[in-house]
Amino acid sequence: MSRETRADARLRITNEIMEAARRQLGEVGAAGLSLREIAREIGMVSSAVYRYVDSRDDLLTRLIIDAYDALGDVAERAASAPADTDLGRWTATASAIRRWAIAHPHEYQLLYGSPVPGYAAPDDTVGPGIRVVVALARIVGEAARHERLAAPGEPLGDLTPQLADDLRALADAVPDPFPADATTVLAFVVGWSQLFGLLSFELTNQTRGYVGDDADLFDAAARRVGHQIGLR
Amino acid sequence: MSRETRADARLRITNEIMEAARRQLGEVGAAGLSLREIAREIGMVSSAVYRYVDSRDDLLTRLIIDAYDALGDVAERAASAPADTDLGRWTATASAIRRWAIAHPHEYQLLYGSPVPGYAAPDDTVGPGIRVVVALARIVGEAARHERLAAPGEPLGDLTPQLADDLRALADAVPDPFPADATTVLAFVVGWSQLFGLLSFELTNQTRGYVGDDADLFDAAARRVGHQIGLR
DNA sequence: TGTACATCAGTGAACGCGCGTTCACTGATGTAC
DNA sequence: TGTACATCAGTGAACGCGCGTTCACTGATGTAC
Repeated sequence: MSRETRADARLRITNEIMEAARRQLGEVGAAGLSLREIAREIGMVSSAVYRYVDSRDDLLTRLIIDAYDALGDVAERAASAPADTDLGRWTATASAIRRWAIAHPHEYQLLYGSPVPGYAAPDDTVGPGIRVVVALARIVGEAARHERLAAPGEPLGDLTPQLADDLRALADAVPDPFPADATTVLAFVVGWSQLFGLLSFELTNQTRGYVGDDADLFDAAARRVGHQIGLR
Repeated sequence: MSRETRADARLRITNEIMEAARRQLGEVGAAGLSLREIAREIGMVSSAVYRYVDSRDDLLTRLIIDAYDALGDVAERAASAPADTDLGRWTATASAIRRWAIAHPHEYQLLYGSPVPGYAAPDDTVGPGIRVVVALARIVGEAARHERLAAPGEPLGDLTPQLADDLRALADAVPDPFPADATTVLAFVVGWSQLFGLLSFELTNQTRGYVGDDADLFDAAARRVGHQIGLR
């Protein structure tokens, strides 16, 4: 059995550090993340961690990027899986996002919960951060390009002109821009935030006891949102 | 000028402590809240704070209760103000909630953001905590009792029986129970979480730069939610 | 294949910091007679 | 109104703790010739 090469060891131990960090995230939250505790968990002296990580902030940044990428993978994979209908594709993607969040609640909180005191996310996190919303937008865009997008049900008719302009600009800003009127984009933005809002509610137990099966509630909400965007 | 009585001084200093705590909440978040720093801010020695507060956890609990009560006041006042229509009452209440959240972002995060590591909210927080959702439910309930609630637009038709039961039970559980079918209650629960989700998005800047005026977006979303619940 | 040197991983001690909480104390404010 | 005592607010020192980060070091792994 050949001895482990240095590069391999470096990879392995970096992974151990990240795993210990994620474990700790689950126990004390991002604000309580401690390099010394991580070192202890993997049986190293605290200063040794600095061979693998520049600083505590650097570690946080890596955790965030990894989490965004994991969630982005999940969303993109679900969004490009075969589906009978656009609405089915949408709800499947939403469900996949939810499942990841439920399986990784603390990483989800790291991304979408309260900001960590004293930490400012660097720009490297932006790219991975938008993958999930881009994956959702792509579903709508594709439906729109194939002219399968239903007209918005109730326009409500009183978007301010400024807001309507902003929303149309938003639809053009994503990769695969989709031709849609402002009300549709509003439904998308609002629906997008709704799904994340519902998830946050579920994760922080705000609906505790009200509803037996949160997954059913979420799926029903996702279907409703997709329908209102015009997906069928 | 008569000298300050002991009870008055106690009130005044307790207020000073709470204000300093809220100020600190805004700077370092709940996780970074420090009794020693509070003592410093109000020019006391750290141990003196213990004359007014049992422990750090006790202080957190008070902050939470105060914040819930402040938000509850705002929501209840808005919900009982004169309004031309049910939908107008609903959007006004939602706007009032948003304004409070924007004015007190860190208290809002304390209530609806990630949990504070190592802190478990005691039961005293439950009562104040539900005031805001009860205020919203009351608007729907009153409309329903006066038979001004429109039938749900798109039933989507496939709620699981279990979920439908849960939702109907929920409608009966609030004070002023309202007679509504499961789809309406679903719209309420989902809409409620949507408003909070949108607020969380706005506060953590997830929509940064997409939309010029977040208030317009929020109001449009609130109107849409209210409409879908059946308010007119 | 063997040797000389450079690179790197991990050690252990130390720095300076801030934290929550306790405790015996002093001196001022309130209360009972 | 005055005195004796009880209550309370605030002090300052101390306890024990954990943290991020630096630094000179040892010994093992890799590389060039």
